[in-house]
Amino acid sequence: MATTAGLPGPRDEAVLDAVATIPSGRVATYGMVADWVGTGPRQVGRTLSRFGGGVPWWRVVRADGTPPPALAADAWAHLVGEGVARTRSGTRVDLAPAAWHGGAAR
DNA sequence: CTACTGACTAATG
DNA sequence: ACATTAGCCAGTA
Repeated sequence: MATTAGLPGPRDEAVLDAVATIPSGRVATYGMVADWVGTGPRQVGRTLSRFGGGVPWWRVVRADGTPPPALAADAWAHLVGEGVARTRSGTRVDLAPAAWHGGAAR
């Protein structure tokens, strides 16, 4: 059983903690969260895919304000319910007013 | 150790 | 707006 870790490491917990700090109605990009924890954006996505079940993962979107295609439906359901603004196309979040800046540096 | 993969980002055509 | 390429970090085989 030790072949597959399956358990969150210190980097994973750092990512989950950072995402948990995002307040309702706000969103952050993978790059922002990655910067707070001092890692790369790909690591944030990988962690949320495995352990994102305990944090508001829908508040983490891509750099252009669009959630991943596979999660768009679920993500929008939460984002709209929290009052997040979206563009006229309705395909992406309006990052300017919704972007959250906090994380580790404040 | 190397190679592949992934809920990413930015630049280029 | 879309597709492709390169760079990036961590995990798994």
